[in-house]
Amino acid sequence: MILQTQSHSLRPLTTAHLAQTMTLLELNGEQLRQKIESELAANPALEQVDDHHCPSCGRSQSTAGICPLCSHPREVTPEQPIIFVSPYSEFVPGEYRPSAEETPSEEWSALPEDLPAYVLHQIAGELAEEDRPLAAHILTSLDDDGLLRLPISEIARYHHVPLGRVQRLIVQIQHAEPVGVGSSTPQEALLVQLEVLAETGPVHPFARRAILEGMELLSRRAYHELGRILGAPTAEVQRLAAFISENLNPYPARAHWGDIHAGADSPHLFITPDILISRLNDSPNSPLVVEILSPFAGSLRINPLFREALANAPEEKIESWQEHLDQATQFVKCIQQRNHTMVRLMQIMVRLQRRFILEGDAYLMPITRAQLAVELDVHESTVSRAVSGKAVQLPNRRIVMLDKFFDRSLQIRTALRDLIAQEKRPMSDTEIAKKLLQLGYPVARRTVAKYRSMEGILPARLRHNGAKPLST
DNA sequence: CTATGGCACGGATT
DNA sequence: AATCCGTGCCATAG
Repeated sequence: MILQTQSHSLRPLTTAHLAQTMTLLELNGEQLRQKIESELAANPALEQVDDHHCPSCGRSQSTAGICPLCSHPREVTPEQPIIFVSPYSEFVPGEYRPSAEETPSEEWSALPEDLPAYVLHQIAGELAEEDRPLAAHILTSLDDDGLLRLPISEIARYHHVPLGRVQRLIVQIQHAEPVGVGSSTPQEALLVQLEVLAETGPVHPFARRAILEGMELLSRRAYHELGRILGAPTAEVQRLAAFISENLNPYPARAHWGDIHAGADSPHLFITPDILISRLNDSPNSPLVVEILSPFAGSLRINPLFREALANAPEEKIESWQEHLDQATQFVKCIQQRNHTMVRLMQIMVRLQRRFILEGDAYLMPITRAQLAVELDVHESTVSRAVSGKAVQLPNRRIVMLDKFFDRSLQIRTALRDLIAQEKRPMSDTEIAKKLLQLGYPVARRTVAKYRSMEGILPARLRHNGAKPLST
């Protein structure tokens, strides 16, 4: 009867548990990894065990003891996502997999690292020894966007090597992840990406020509004019533009584009997703697979040997050992709690934002963290912590921050973008506001202006011919 | 006079 | 309690 006061929930969480779970939630993959490592090093009671791997798909069978991918699908309808926690090492960055065999998983666990090192690691294998300094030179000369602004000839001259060799090297670099790095212009980067993309799937038929001949029109969103040049209807050009902005990125170092002008991503750092959403077997109409990447292989548990040792421990050590044990138990629980929370979070997230995940920005539901909190029956701040600083890789391979799932204005902003893309002549903000209202988005004129600038769209007057360069 | 961007306020969100 | 976001008002540019 004394214990009653503690908690109304089923979970026997002490406040200490709670506090630690909170902190763990807040960490993203990389930070969590460090945390676990230090904990592992400091606490002999803690032990990391390798789990069995599923013979057919190779995934960890960690918590449930069954393979989520091989055993679940039979019982699962396409609407029901498969959600599980999966060890980090299975993650293939960007899934472009330039040369799949050559990427030892330990390399990636060091992420995020800076861009030059990141790229260098990838190409190191196929790099001739004497090309290394050359590559290093090129990579360190990249700007924030991942583009090489230095003339190639200069590099060649500096190292006294033929131009062709530098060019070959650059081609190599361009094909590393992020595809297109080391190009000298956004245009070139797009072309390389297109080429790579074409190897794995269909690309838009006009894409190449549009980039080649109509780059400038493309960046101005002058779709009509572009259509004339390409000999395609404007509607087709819009589809093309959508294709390009979905799949290609003129600034390879930026994780996603669309908010090119926001410059929100921390420069130089590479974002490794903490969550991976894909389709089973990559085929459409199959269930979504949501993997919560856990930064360590296998699972953590209390070292049984330590427990034994504690039983007949020397008198003076008992206390400190017991403390270790408690700490370890709690830590393990907290990790599990964290995973559990993440899984539940993603379940709801996928249910609510299914269309957004599959079909793009336009279908983002305006959800607030608070709403999610009541569904999950956790405190709002818990949700807040859980979503902050985490990145998700969507089925279309774009990486977005988890906060984006809560962006209340994204839906309207894409509507606005479409509207402007389709406009015959530049519309004033007031007109746009009116159109948006018709579409069911009541927004004030002033707000339209704000959204416009967020999207990097020029005011009506300047939209007609004055081109604004894509850069900042 | 119209279209925009800046500043600031109030309500919602975190 | 701190912050973010949509809006209204006003100054300014065209």
